[in-house]
Amino acid sequence: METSAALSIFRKYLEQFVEFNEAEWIVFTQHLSFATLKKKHYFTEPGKVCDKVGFIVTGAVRYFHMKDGEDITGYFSFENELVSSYKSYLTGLPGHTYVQALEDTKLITFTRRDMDQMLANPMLAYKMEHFGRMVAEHYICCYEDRVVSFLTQTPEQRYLNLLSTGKEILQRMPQHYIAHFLGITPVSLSRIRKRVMEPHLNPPR
Amino acid sequence: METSAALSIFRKYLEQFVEFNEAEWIVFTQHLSFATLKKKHYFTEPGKVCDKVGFIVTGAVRYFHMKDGEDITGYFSFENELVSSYKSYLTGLPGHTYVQALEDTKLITFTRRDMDQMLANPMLAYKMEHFGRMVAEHYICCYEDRVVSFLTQTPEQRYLNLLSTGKEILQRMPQHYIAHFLGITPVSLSRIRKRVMEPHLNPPR
DNA sequence: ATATTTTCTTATCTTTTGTTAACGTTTTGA
DNA sequence: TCAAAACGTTAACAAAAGATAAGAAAATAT
Repeated sequence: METSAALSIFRKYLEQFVEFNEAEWIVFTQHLSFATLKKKHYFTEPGKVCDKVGFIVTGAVRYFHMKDGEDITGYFSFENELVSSYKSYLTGLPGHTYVQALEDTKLITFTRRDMDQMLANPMLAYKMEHFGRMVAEHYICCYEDRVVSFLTQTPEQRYLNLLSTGKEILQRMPQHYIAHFLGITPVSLSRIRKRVMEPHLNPPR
Repeated sequence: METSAALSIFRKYLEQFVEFNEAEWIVFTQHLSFATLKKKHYFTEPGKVCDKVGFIVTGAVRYFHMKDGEDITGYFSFENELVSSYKSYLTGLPGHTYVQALEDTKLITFTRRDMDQMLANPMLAYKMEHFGRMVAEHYICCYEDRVVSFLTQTPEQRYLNLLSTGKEILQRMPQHYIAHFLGITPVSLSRIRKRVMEPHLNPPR
């Protein structure tokens, strides 16, 4: 895909947060870069400051943490979504999260430095503040749902919920990633799937 | 406490996000209200749109959900913190969360309508966009930590972590609220506390 | 094409958590 | 002040999840 098509997809995506006029768009795009991340390569790693945000044109990434030598997948991003180690990006401090390409992934990126320049540019400052606010508010809503699901739902309920809403994750991700995303082990998810798929075998109450 | 002292505390609090000059502060404060929430009364309830944000001058609140007739406490806010049912406030849709005063609580509040007016007021718009962005980014960082704790830590580890960082919650909240906040039952937390307090009784490995 | 790795399931055993109930204590409210 | 409600612990049992290992199937890489 050539860059102009990717840019117009990005512009369309951004419209849910902010609309740029032509002059603004020209300046904004001057701060963008194109990047390719080969499968299994890292967008960011623990100990490094994640100084950029990416928009996934094609491909997919997963977020994970290392715990006792095991990697725990926490989230995924797909085409037409943003990717970053948000806390690290926002605070400027080293992160704790791996963000890894699951396939060859094409990205449009901007750095924190670019964003700060735009925020300091009178022509763009107001729109970038608005953009940042809208994106952050969007993620707050996502996070709120996710935290509530951990507090109020069992792993089985979270899996059933994913069945009804998480088509893309279910279709494209190996099951052990999904298990950790749900907060359980792969073995446990396998058992839950068995329970759920064969409810007629369960004892009546 | 008289209102002017409360206002200057609020102003001090806000400085971590945005600094107002005198003219701006005067206009901003014209959009603020003072409210008292008696113990056990609700700041917001499920089914209602939470159309306001509060700043807790004195008191404390808890956030909870009803699940199968039981209430599940998910979070707390104390003096010098904001309170809202954020997703509802941000989307304008009815929420699913109870926010209840745990003590008589004094608040400074502004409504979504006030915020929208300020965002539409050229004198304040830029600062309010910035304010909104900074607050939202702050909460994203909090949420990210919380989600990661559910993915990578056992309930016992989350409790130990709370022991080292959550003085205020531990001192002021009944234990069964803390249990649900950690994602477990009160009985389970009681057992964890016993394990943790008597490690010498555990079998050596 | 085939050897290797990854993925998923299943089994076994252990640990933890949930559920329910009982009991004593503390707090609350009328 | 006193009855009622709320709170924390413990016990007993059931259910679920974690840990480990083994084996088969699928995907991947060379």
